[in-house]
Order: sequence, then C-alpha cells, then structure tokens
Amino acid sequence: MQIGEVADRTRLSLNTLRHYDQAGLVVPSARSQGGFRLYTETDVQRLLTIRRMKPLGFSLEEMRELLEVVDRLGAADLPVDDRAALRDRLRGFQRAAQEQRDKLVEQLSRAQEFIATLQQLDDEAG
Amino acid sequence: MQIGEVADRTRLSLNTLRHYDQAGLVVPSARSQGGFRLYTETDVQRLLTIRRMKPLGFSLEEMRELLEVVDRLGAADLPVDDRAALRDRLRGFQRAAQEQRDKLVEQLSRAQEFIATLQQLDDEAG
DNA sequence: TTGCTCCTCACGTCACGTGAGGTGGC
DNA sequence: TTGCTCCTCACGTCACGTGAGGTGGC
Repeated sequence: MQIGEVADRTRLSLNTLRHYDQAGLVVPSARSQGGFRLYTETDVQRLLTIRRMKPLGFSLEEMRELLEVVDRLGAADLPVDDRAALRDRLRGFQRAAQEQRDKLVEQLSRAQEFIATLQQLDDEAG
Repeated sequence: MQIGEVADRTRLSLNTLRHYDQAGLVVPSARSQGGFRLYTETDVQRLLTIRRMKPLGFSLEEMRELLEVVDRLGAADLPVDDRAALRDRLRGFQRAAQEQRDKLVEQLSRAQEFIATLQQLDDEAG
C-alpha cells in the first residue's frame, strides 16, 4: 500500500506519515525499487492505534515505547522476568493514560461551560 | 498582582504568561517602575477564560479575536450595524467551538477504547 | 509520453521551555 | 545587605506544514 492510500485510510497527512517514519514510530514495512514507502495492513493498524492514543497527549517517543512493550508482550516465549518487567512498564502507561483521560474529561466540561457562556452572550446581545 | 501570583492562581507557567503578553492575548494592565508586569483581577479572569478555551484548539490569535468580539459586544453604546457584525463573528466562533467539542468527545471515546485495550492486554498477560 | 504519485532536503511555524546574565523591591 | 522575584534576549523543542526541485510507475 502506498503512502497516499494510507493517508486516506488513517486520515493522517502525508507529512505526518513521513514524520512518523523518520521518528521511528511507524516505519513502513518495505520500500519499492524507486524508494516509495510501502505499508502493510499491520502498519495501518499501528497507525490507527496511534491515532487513538494521540488525544492522551503522549509524545511520539512515548508512543513508540508503548507500542514496543505491547509488541514484546505478544511474543510467545518470553522469560518470566522480562514479562514481569514489561507488565510493569505497561501499568505505568496505563496510569498515565487514565490520568490524561481524566484531565481530558475535565477540560471538556470546562469547554462546555465556555460554550454555554458564548450562547448566553449571544442571547443577551439579541 | 505580580506574575508569580497570577501563575499560581491560573496554573499557567510564567513563560506562558509572558508569551501571552508578547502575543497580545493578555497584556498586563500595568507595569511597575522596575518593569514588573502587574495584573488586575480582570486580567486573571481573562486568563481563566483562555484556559477554558484551550482544549477547543483555537490559536492564540483566534482567542485574541474572540475575546475582542466579546469585549466589544459588552460596550453599552454600539451602532446597530457594528453589533450585528460582531454577533455574526461570535456565531462563527460558536460553531467552531461546538465542532471542536464534538471532535473532543469523539477523541475521548477513542482514547477510552484504547485504555480498555491496554487493560485487556494486562489481564491477558497475567 | 503524459500526468499523477511519490521522494528528499531545507526551512517555517506554533506554543511554548530553557538557560544566561542582569535587576527590582519588600 | 540578603534573597527571592522578576526582567529581556536568544536559542531550543516538539510535531508537524510548506515549498523546491527531482523522479517513479501504471
């Protein structure tokens, strides 16, 4: 799949996709002879996951780490110690994600208040 | 009120306050002899309003414009034409705010899904 | 061959953050 | 006088956006 189709499917810009490639967040699985980025279905799923994470305010580097942890946890034969360490890191991300979600909820309700204030102002000006 | 107290009350950083000053978004009402920024209660209220708007993703310039419209609508003697024009601009901002809020709500639910996925992964790894 | 898609620099932008070096004010 | 708060540059950063000039591929 070329970058254009991926951009359409993920609603991410061409530049964003190139930026994620350069940042090592989602490196396309292959390149064509001419150097065109070639994405697999798995790559696209990864990008969609990233899009879900974005509102939680993680940096690209943090998202890269989280995805790495998730990938490695998926591996079949993993030493028990490694698995435990990975789960600890995963829990750290979980906590951060939940805190960020709580903040988002609060921001949303403040934004809601603000919108109500605008409405009131409009009514008054009528 | 000096910048430090304002930072505490608004939970905005010193740098952010200076940046808003330079951007013309909230210019402190006065300066001390020595050049210290002096904020009034009105300035602080303005900053709190901005904090409410921030999640809606407006640029500093757009927030500046919106606040100007709101301020000018508050004026007592305003030609009818001006008032109508200001209300039009206000409605534009209202629409943008509502759209942004809708997007935020959607992002939040996607983030929620993501958190659930993380939880599931953690459970499975147990 | 044409035209659409893609490529890599390189520089710009937005909203700040981070020192460095210096001064104000109770 | 001391120490804490504040000041202005100037440069850095993060996540991209925006051309410029060139090439790939059906």
